[in-house]
Amino acid sequence: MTLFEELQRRGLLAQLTDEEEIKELINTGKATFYIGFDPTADSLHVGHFMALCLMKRLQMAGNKPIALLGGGTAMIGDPSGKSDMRKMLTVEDIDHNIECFKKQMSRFIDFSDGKAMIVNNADWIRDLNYIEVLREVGAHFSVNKMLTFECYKQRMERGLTFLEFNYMIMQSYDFYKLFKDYGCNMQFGGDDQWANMLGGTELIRKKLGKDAYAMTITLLLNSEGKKMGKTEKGAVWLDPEKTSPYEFFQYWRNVSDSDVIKCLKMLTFVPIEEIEEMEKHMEGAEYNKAKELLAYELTKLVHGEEEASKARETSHSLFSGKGNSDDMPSTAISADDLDENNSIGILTLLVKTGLASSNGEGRRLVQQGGVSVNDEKITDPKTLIDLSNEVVIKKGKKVFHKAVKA
RNA sequence: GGGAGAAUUCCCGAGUGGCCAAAGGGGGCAGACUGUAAAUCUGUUGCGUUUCGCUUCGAUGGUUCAAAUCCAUCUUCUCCCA
Repeated sequence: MTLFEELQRRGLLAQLTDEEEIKELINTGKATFYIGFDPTADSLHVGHFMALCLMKRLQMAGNKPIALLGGGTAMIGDPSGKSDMRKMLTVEDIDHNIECFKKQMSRFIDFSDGKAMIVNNADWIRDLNYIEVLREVGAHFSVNKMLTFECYKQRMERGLTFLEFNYMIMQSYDFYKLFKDYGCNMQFGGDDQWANMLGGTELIRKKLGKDAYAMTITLLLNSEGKKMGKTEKGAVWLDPEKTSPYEFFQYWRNVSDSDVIKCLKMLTFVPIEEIEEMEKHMEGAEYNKAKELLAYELTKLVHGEEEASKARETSHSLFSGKGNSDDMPSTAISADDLDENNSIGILTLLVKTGLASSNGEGRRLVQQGGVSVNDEKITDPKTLIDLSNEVVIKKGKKVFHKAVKA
């Protein structure tokens, strides 16, 4: 099976500028491609992870990846798919985020011996001269055409600043620059980047009269059409400090039935034949097996085998009844919050552990029967919990948290 | 630069002097049912030592016994004209 076929079977391919050319290039390892990452936070998230996986698959087939960090473009902010303007980031934030990104990326991609490169577009974008850019690059873009792009539609209703309008031009310039300086002939990205990427291929054609290619990968949407990798509390991060391996594992363990196969195909390196085989007889318990496989594989890729096994064990022991593991989220309660008997009110405890945001919410949880401590259901909001030994608090059906005396 | 309008709780959105901690929907959380899934049903969703009190309707001042609601100034946004 060729690389292209595999990508296709995994459902990763969304749009391509020229199928035949791209197929030929990547299958024979002749592509030098780039994927851009805007450093808008201090950790990569699941969306980036997908792009990194793609990068890895291509690298394994002999193609040369360039990871482009958007130290310059992040100063503008991509309006694609956003309903509101993003907060403007300071240069310090951006540079800090870039360092974080670099560290996390080198876990996935082999950057040794020139097998891959990391570049930062701040190196050329931040020094651009306005008039020059307008004449050299701006002259090749039609505002009329840009305004018809889908990615701006949403923003046309709520307001789009000139700053953000220029994002596409900068991204196009990146591609042009990489093409010229590094022989980068392809760009990959999420499907929401399609318009920005086309801008690049057109710029290259207009300025250099040469062909470059672009290909997008399907956005990972759940069955409700929302981007995956987001929770109520925010993104699912790859940084273990921000999303612990256990939480990461649980996120995937809890995806809905209709999304498991898709996630396995798109995110893991489990052989596609195996997944397709599983898909044929999926029902009942099979789903749970598939979800566990998904959770384990992903945790392994992101946090390593050891952490993945630990997370799986924790998950097993907690959900099979007896919770006994160090790997679940934990909070140390300071002695100041305890009375002379090492006890603390259940409501305070819920708030301190972050399981409830206020006493009122905690009280409601208790009254509705959603809280148990060490497997005993708490029904009275005035209950005192003895913290002489560590306790396991369970909120609802699947949120476990440990509290220990500091 | 000129003119018109808007800002309400996590989001959308009602409310235009007291009956307003503020309708309705979405989302969230919990309960039942289940498979750590989905769908469905129920409860709940500002804060607190909770039959009561406190703080909220862009900001600041004012009118009034009483203001999300009226007045003034400011901020931000949208639309029309340039």
